[in-house]
Amino acid sequence: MKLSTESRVTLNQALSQYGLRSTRQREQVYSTLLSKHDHPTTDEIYTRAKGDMPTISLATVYNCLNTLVDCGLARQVNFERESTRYCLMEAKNVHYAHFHCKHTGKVHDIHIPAPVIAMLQKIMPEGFNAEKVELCFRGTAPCENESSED
Amino acid sequence: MKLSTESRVTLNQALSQYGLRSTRQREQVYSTLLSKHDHPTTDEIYTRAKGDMPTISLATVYNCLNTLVDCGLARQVNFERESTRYCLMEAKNVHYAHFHCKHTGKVHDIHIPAPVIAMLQKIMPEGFNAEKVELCFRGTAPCENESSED
DNA sequence: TTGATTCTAAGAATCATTCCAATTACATTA
DNA sequence: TAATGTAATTGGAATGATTCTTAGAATCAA
Repeated sequence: MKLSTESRVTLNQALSQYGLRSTRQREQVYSTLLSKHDHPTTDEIYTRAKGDMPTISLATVYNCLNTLVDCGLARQVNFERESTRYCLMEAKNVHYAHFHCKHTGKVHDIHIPAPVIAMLQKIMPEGFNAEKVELCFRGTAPCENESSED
Repeated sequence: MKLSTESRVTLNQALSQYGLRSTRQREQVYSTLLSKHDHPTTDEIYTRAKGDMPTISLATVYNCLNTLVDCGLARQVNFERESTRYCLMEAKNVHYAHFHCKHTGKVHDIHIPAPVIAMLQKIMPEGFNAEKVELCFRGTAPCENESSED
């Protein structure tokens, strides 16, 4: 799949904003992402990209995806992969979001008021039946003085 | 740490609902989770649990945690660990939640209306500065006929 | 107590991802 | 255009979290 001139310009601009070069491989991965608007895994992207560029390596696909995320053209459907964390199940009708502090790595509970929950339930289109909801934020938490959770 | 009688009853009831037994190891892991309300990783739980029960194995901690999640006493802070998926970054001020269908494994985009985003921003306590938000649902999507995304 | 079943322990296996060292490609200056 | 320095790519090894496997231990029902 060839990248349109327009998309190439978008890619070039985004990359050069961060002092990065546009390369054949980065164009390929970006083009792969553009060509089908689904939510492929790295391995799927690798397989698709190899159709056009048989020599591309998996490590490069990982690198290119990270680069695209860094320069704001793509995003990860799940936040970074790290060890799964556990907590006790909250009481019925009580909901917490989780806030991951990027500085400390700690996880904080954020209470979600009932009206927000109600609103979230309403955004689901017909036919979608959600059994679990996960809301999480990533950013900076208040400076560490008190003993907060991890 | 000893499990209170009350907590032991809670555990027993939850387990027996699913035809599962209460064992020393399951009590230990549950007790570990109860003793400190943070968001420990499996490995942290393993380390803490070993303080009381030096012979418990990591595999058992994994098993017990899965069991506790299955019977509704605990939950994972992040949904199941699987390959990271990628998509193109949406336009500014346009937000999508992701819906994971537990039958097909496919991921669907759910548009989040602006008022909901505004509401979500307001639930953050003073001092928390969220840079990214991830909202995801898990459940069943409408039956597969049309070509939906993955 | 017996027999059947469930659970645990320990280590091997798996899988996604990152790291590393050796090329290769690129942009710039001479 | 050639030389040079930097950035990017490769391919394989390494890592880390999690699951699998198998044998043995514990528990339950009769």
